[in-house]
Amino acid sequence: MYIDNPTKQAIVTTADKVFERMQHAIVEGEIPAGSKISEPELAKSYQISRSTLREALNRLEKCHLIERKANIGSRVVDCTIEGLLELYITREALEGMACRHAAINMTDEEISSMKQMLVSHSQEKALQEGVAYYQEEGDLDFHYKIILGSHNQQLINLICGQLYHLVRMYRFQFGMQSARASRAYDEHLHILQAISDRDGELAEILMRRHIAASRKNIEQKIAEQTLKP
Amino acid sequence: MYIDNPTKQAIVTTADKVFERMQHAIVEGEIPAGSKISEPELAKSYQISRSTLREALNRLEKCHLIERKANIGSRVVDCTIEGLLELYITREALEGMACRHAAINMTDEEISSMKQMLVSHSQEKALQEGVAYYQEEGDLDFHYKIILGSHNQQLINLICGQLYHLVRMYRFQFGMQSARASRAYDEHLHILQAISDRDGELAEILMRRHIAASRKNIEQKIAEQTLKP
DNA sequence: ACACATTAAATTGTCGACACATTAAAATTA
DNA sequence: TAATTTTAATGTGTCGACAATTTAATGTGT
Repeated sequence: MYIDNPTKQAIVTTADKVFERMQHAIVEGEIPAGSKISEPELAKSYQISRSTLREALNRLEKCHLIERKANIGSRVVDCTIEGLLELYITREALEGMACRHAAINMTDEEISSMKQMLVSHSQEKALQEGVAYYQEEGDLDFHYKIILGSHNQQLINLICGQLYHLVRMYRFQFGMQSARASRAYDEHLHILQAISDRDGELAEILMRRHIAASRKNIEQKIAEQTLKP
Repeated sequence: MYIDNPTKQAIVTTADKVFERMQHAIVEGEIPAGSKISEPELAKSYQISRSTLREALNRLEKCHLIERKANIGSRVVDCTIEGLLELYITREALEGMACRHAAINMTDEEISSMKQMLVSHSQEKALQEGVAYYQEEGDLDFHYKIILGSHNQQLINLICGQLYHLVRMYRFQFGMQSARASRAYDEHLHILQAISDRDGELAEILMRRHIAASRKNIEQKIAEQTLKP
């Protein structure tokens, strides 16, 4: 099951389709990170004109999946540790604020819907192969709903429309499954409780801790891998 | 004197030039907020082909100055009070975090350079017509330098490369000069002191208060205007 | 006169070709 | 042989034209 981006607009034009295909291809590493993009080659590969391809490239640039330089060309972003940590810092700031406003702006229906979601997640998590599903889809699902719950269009566009494609890319490329799954689940529960209590200040603090803990967990794993590869 | 965006890349192609012209035209209201953009008309006006214009439109969309819908067209964003408040919320989150990391990552040279800048600002402010210059350029200059001082490329791109064009647009369209100028200057001093003390936590708190105060000031002015126009 | 269907005009999306810049290869010179 | 200049090739930027869609105008029926 694939979690759709809630900000995704309808796919009508062929440039839209190509954009989607390339987005998946880049996120999942089919088009390697850091590789240069040849417009004539890709256009032929997708059987479209260069104009249409360039339209798709522009949207990929919008969500920071490729970088373009004038008269030089496009290049898929490369996944560096520094970039990953910077992304987490940014998420901590934005999602923390989104969580604060979710506590203010979410409707009671939205909140109870999220509670149900967490319950079903916990069941699937207990029943099935443990951490995999929750870590991948469930976590993103939870964060998406919080961000949408802020009812702040600016935050929603920035995080869901731009940053989260990068987040998914890093997850794929670095393969982040960790022992933090069950702890992350507990943290989600506490965050939702703060929102349910309409305690925006606490909700922001907890969300920031949640993301910071995830970042520190990654930093630690990187450090371990660096010592004994 | 015009404060250049530090993230601005070299202007080489004609699409770059058109992008810059349109950016100014939109920010300063020459192309009215909320108006629809006719591609054939504008292309003829700038004496370029539609392809080149569309390239420029794509970049305008990247910094949230226009919105596009498939098969419908482009439209300049309109400046609403809700949009302005959302923008301030986002700035509070991002610049707060940037300020925290500026306290960690700025070099001693960068910090002393900023201190000098504030001194010269205070002199110009005392000498000249009071609040105008400082409110417009000096404030942006200060915030830019803090963001750059975070040394976080993700934050820098998001804030300077995208959000700040919108910030400038709102300043122009809503004409925000206020009695907060001298107080804002004092707040800048305190923020820089926290950075100089390498106190990231305090630096973030002060920056968030600084932006939140500005937001509340606007909310109050809006409320007054609504009561007795 | 109003609602709806049909046609016409205008606008956006896509295409292929050409102009220009960059990079790679070949040739010239020290 | 190594470095530098010339030349060829590849790739990006820009253009004008056609196809597909949306919007405006016209016409028809009740």
